[in-house]
Amino acid sequence: MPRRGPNDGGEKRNRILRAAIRIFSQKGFFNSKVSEIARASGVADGTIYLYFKNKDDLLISLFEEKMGEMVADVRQRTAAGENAFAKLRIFMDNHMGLLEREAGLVEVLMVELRQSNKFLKDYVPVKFFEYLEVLGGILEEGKRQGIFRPDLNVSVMRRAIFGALDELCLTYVLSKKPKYHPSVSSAELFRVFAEGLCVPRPDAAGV
Amino acid sequence: MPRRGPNDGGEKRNRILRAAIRIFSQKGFFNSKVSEIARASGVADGTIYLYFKNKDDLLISLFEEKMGEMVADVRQRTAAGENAFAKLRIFMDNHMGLLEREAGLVEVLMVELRQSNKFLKDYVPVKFFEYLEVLGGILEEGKRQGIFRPDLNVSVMRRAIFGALDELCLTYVLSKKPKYHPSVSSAELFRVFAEGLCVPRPDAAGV
DNA sequence: CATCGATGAATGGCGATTCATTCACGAAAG
DNA sequence: CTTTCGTGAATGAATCGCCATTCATCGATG
Repeated sequence: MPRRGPNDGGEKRNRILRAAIRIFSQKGFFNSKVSEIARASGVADGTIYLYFKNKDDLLISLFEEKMGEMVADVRQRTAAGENAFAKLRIFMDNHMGLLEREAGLVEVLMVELRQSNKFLKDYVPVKFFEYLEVLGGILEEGKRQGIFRPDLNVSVMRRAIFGALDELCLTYVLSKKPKYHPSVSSAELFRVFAEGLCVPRPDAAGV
Repeated sequence: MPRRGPNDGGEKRNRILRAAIRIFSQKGFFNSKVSEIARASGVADGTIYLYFKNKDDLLISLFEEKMGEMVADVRQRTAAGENAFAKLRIFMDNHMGLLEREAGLVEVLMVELRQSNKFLKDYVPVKFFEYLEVLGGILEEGKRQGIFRPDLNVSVMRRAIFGALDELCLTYVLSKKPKYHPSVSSAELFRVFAEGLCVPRPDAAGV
């Protein structure tokens, strides 16, 4: 095993994070042993504690860093959309698309994040809120542009849309034999949401 | 402490289940100790094992029994709706209404159920699927009645609607100071979904 | 040789589960 | 009516395995 010098430029830390995603996504946080993650990332048990304070900290770091990347990514992608309508579509496609690019990550973020609020007494999922805000921003923009109903309750609907996407992702993640491609779900969801979200004028329904 | 004869008619078992809901909802399944549940239900640690095989079995029993009640209840309530449109509204209102009637239960079912699929290797949440099927049935009915788009993808949209409701519930459960009443969310969600779900004819938008 | 990342065996505590014992009650006997 | 058993629910202290975390030690590097 070659030695790459002190601190590796974070490469070892990343190996650990990647392994943690794999293990956590397979068995859940509480059923994952630190020693398994160590084995999976090819380091010693103790090494993990050189990079992370403890097991909780490993999970939280994973949340913040990976969610941070997701937020930066989705911001960039949605910015390319012509208007709020197109941006919403991009947002949805991107979210469902994560399933193919990072199935394990989606699973960890969505399943474990949900209860982390409770069991990590004072952890606030900052990056997750940012993700929601991206979605909320699109809705707000749509209202300003006259594309979405002016009386839309953004704080309710951004949650609702996220929840729908999240549940669809979960369905894929938990079923071994998916019926269709994630993009089918995303397209269907967009169609239904959009035609409800739009100001009800016959011409506003086109993509 | 008076003795009520053997087997109580299940009253002790119910005390345990109720306490488990309280404890699980507060701290999550993995952070809850069996001894806490025992204390909270006023029985000895060992007594729990007279009624349940083990800690996992306690959670699963809780799922199946309480979800079973929810399913029976929502079936009955939605049956009263004039048509699929009204039934969907009832379904949504009922779901959000659970927050007031059984906040703890909602929290356990929704947060823990999500990961139970993974960590309980062979548990299939039968009753949960039934709940989804009630929703799916409403959508199907709506298609037949010509109220919902004939090309609606029911298996996608029933998940999406459930996910939206679930996420909205979660928001309430996790925030100490909710901005508005659950019924506000339910009304908003219904409005947005319905006007997208309906066959796009100007007259179909009324409740 | 001093430094420091890495190691992995050992530790310590926690908590699910067990089981020997207690207790309350009804039945049977006197 | 009182006493004596037998039964099975209930108890809770003790057990036992597990696993996060530590730390004495190693060896590469400069």
